[in-house]
Amino acid sequence: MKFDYEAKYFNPRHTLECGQVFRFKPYRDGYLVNSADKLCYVHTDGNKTVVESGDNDYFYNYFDLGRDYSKIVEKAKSYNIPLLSRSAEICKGLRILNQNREEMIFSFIISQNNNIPRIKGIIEKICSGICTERESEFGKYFPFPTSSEIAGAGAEFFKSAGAGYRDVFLAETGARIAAESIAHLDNLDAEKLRFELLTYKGIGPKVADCVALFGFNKCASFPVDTWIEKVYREDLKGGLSDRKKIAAYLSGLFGEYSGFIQQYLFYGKRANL
DNA sequence: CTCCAGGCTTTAG
DNA sequence: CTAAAGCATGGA
Repeated sequence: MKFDYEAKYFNPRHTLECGQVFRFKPYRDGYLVNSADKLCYVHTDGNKTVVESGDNDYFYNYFDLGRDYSKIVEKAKSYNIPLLSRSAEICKGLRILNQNREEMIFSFIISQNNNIPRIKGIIEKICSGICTERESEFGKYFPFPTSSEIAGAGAEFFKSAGAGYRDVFLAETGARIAAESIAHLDNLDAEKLRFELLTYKGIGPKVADCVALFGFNKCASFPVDTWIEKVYREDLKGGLSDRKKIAAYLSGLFGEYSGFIQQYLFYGKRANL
């Protein structure tokens, strides 16, 4: 089955290549995207972006298509920050995903002090090393392991997959989630969710903000990594050095639009727009 | 060789 | 409480 959406505000490349998701690959004139055990093919055809999958509802929500992004883009431009205005104009079709929450936790534990190509490679090895391959109308693919499968794999496996010192974080957090699930995180407000996420081994302030934003739809989160720190220093002429304080400053400045603006800036800085 | 990548945990002050 | 050391890996 398939559905489409106005391409102006749904750009697959900008949505996928902005570092919020790691399991996707170019396919034909678009991308194949994995989330948990699901797969879709997304591509732009004329003025429509088309999503083909076995589950329309899941991917409609995944791509956040119930939200009007035109106001968000205008709000971003209203700050008159050159990099932000340029990025927002180019990234009008960048959507903040609603990803699988467990997958978010494990993926962003791997992301710490790491680079995107390597993160993608490690996750790919973990999926192919643990899960059995599945068939789809677009070819074979591997689902993401369940927490039980993560827990059963052991730290040595993650080491061999290239996770480095993060191996024990994955094993320990996997065991904990397998034992108690993450259902208790479902309906918390942003502040309580952040507090709870920080109790997992391998999740610090930045990863918690990413999980909250890309997994729990907490759009007032402003994750600060090395790239955002560069934006803060170079484009906003900021003088703070503590990332916690920088994050507090930026989320205060951009309020409920923080998550979207953070992605425009992250993409724009990395792409040197 | 050093520096860096969507930083965190642990330890010291 | 804050500051800094240590951490696996691979590409530039």
